[in-house]
Amino acid sequence: MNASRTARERARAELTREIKDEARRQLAVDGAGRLSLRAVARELGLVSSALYRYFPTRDDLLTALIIDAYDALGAAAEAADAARPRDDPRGRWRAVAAAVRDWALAHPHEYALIYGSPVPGYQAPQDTVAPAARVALAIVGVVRDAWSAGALEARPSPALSPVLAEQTAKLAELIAPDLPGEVLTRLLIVWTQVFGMLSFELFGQLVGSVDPSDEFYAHAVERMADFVGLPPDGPDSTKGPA
Amino acid sequence: MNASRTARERARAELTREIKDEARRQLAVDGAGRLSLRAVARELGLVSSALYRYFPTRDDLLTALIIDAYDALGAAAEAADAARPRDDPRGRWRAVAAAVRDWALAHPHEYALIYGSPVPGYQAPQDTVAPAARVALAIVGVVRDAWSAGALEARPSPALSPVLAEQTAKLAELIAPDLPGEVLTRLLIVWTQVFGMLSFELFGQLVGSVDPSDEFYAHAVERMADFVGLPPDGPDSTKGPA
DNA sequence: TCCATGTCAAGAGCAGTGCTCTCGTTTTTG
DNA sequence: CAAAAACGAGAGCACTGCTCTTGACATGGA
Repeated sequence: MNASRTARERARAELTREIKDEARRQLAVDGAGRLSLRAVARELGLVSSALYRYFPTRDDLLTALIIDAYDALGAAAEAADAARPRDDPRGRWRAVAAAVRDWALAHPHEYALIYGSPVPGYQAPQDTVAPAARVALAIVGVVRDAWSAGALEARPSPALSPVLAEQTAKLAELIAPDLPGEVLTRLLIVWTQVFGMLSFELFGQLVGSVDPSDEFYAHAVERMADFVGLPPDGPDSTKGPA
Repeated sequence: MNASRTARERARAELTREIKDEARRQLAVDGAGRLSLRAVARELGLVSSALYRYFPTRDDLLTALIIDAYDALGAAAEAADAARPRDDPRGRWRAVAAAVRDWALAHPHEYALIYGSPVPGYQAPQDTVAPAARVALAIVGVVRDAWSAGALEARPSPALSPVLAEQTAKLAELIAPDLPGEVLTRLLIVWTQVFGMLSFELFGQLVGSVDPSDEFYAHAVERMADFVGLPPDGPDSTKGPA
């Protein structure tokens, strides 16, 4: 059914894709704030007003790019995860963390688009939440499998406050019914940690301290694995960095 | 010597301040991307070109706002720290962390200005690094004092890689000659963690999980204190949240 | 086959932006 | 007191997102 669309529909789909591609190209050069509909149209040999048939507003184009970015990052994380044996939690976690950073470094402006300050006057529509959750779910999946396999080491920590316990319980219901709130809380900490480091690195906050930050990131990733209780490498598993 | 300046100099200083104030006001409403020189001028009863005598470019105005924001945040952190007894490391850490979050929540757009994605086409000049370091130094100070007092609990962790060891050694030279690289690395992790959480909260990434995130933040702050080895509360010290 | 319908790109135009340059006026300085 | 420097006003340039209208074209039903 994809091939048998009317000529107009095919043309429309193709132009939509071309617009996004060109916009992404400009995004990579100038950043989101400088994305100009007119420039995109110019580059495509169109007149600016023509673009409005495809994206009714600049924000709609941005939204499309945001969704694509979330999807690309999520796909990268999932692929890295899937490439590792299911019963190697730390290896999977390491792979996902590395994939996320690699993607971020390769697409800094797209990263900034989704994890940086919200674009001025732009309100993220509901359509973005599902793709946004993909990366997070990949991370959760690793810990979830470890938990199910009984491979997650216990980490002593004080009880959660009632509010936090309820929040995490509600969250667990949605994404990981088997995980206890304590583990989920640690997971949230680790999750924010990863993107905290990446944002600092990409936004230049680390310049003058640990820059380049490959090793710092790798080190922190291991400490985070410890923190959530992922078992250390087995003696036979391929170790991480030298 | 401040009072005896020429009338022109006083007028200039005052107008410069007024421009920044008005810009900050607009920032709080619309965000950095929408900051308009013309609008600021309009509000001040000036013609737009007149502003260029005070800030040669829009980016220069932004830079001034950025420096002010860093300074305000740094001052808030320092004040919170100073209000606690020097020999209560965890209390100080808790106070600093809370002050940072309070400031961020009270000035979300200014926070986004300094910790969000860099403004399009904007390159942070060198003048910003000193004010930017203030918050970080406040955090470091807490741990440093604890270390000097022998109050920092040891945390077992694998040796740092050579590169990371060298990076942290160099960093220690600058800001905390007494701290070992292992501690400084943990500090860096904690530092990025704090702002990772705040960015996620402010940029709407936490919506649907732990939002509002007061309790999550407070909980994480304690876990981070544990992580760097800050001693737990004494029996007599005023405990944190209920 | 023909024709009404809906879709399309183009073009002009509006209000807004950052920024530059010039021109009188005012203040400071030598 | 005169030369010099600093100032605000105004016009203007190139750009932006966006709207509205116009004429050409493909599509599907009679």
